[in-house]
Amino acid sequence: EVLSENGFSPDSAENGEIALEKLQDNMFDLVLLDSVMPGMDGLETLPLIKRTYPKTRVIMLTAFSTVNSAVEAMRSGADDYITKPFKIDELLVAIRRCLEEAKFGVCEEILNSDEMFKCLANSTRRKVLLLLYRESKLRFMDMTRKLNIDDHTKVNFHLKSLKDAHLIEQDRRKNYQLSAKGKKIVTCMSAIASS
Amino acid sequence: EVLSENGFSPDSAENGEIALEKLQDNMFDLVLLDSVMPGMDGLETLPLIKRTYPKTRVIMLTAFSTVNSAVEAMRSGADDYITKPFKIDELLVAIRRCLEEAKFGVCEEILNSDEMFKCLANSTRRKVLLLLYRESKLRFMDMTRKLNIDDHTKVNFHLKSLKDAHLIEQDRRKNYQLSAKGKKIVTCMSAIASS
DNA sequence: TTTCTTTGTGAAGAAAAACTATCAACTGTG
DNA sequence: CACAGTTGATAGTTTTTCTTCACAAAGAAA
Repeated sequence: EVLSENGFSPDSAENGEIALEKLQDNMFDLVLLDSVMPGMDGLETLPLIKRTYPKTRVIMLTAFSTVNSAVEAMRSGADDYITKPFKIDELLVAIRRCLEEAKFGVCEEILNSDEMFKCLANSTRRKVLLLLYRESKLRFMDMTRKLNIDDHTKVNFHLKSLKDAHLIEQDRRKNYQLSAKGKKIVTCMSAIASS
Repeated sequence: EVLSENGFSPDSAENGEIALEKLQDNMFDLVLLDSVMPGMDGLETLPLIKRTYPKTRVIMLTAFSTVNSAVEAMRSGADDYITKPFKIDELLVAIRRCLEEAKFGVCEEILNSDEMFKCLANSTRRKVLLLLYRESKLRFMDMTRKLNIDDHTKVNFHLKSLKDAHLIEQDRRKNYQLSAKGKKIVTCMSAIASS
């Protein structure tokens, strides 16, 4: 209730398993993780979250301040922790600081991912991404035909560019397909375009 | 329940007002809109949804097939409608078709928004976007200083490029600020970078 | 009021980078 | 072997970016 009133869009989960499911479906900026939960508890869940979603921020909520659990939490990658009972304001401050730090980290990333943005600047390459999004796997010559480009070496040029930017990858049979990053890009491009 | 089992992540709202609130908070690809609801009903809600979120697809669910309401719904911009009672499969087919059409439309957009992607290809310009995201408003020379660029005409060059792509705009006092599109881009860039 | 400084904008040519076209070669498969 | 599929290297063309110059408008200083 407090979080909603303060401009956040929170969701809740009864235990670690449910939290991980929700993380899979939606994208969250921050996880408030209680160390005591029915089922999978916080200290178990933390490393699982951080392994799969390393960029998601996690604040641990520990019931009583035992040095042990705090140390363990930070070692497993918690970005901050708060001991219960806590004041609402403490929580809000911690959340805001945590998100602020994350935003800063993201800025770095955006400025440094030059290769990727250069790659997206070309419409042929964007078309390749969309094609691979729909067809998931394509061989070299099939791709050139679908793109309606008669000069296959030109296609090769762009594919190499996409490969260098790690947006696509090849399996042993030389099939081209989207990388994890590539898939995310297509989704984001869709979001941008459908403004 | 059926939707969840079929790979969707649905949410529900008891009436039109609540639906509009939820649309404001999260991004939905599709709305299943019942024409009969307590409070604001479907036919009232439809034009409101379409006016604010023109790209969001809407399928109307009408209790009995009156020609009138069907016609009215389609005219207000419903993308499809289904008459109750309906078979689960009918609904799933309609949903899938609707999303498929939307995806196709988005592809067009992505391929045509060349200017925007070209604009994002330059790291100076991305830095401008991030700067404006944080500071919200900046004058020309303040910007050049924050960017640590001594040649102000160079900054001007990039600002013009951003203006042409409608990612930034100026108010009467010549303050530069992010446009609505620009704001969305920054959010999407963050999502991409934090992979 | 004039002069000077800072701010803000545009445009043309030079430099750098990206893209295309052409040639050449290697790898599988029937 | 023949032949389509696949990749790389290079030189020429186009586009983007940078540099330089030019200029107008607003505000401060003389």
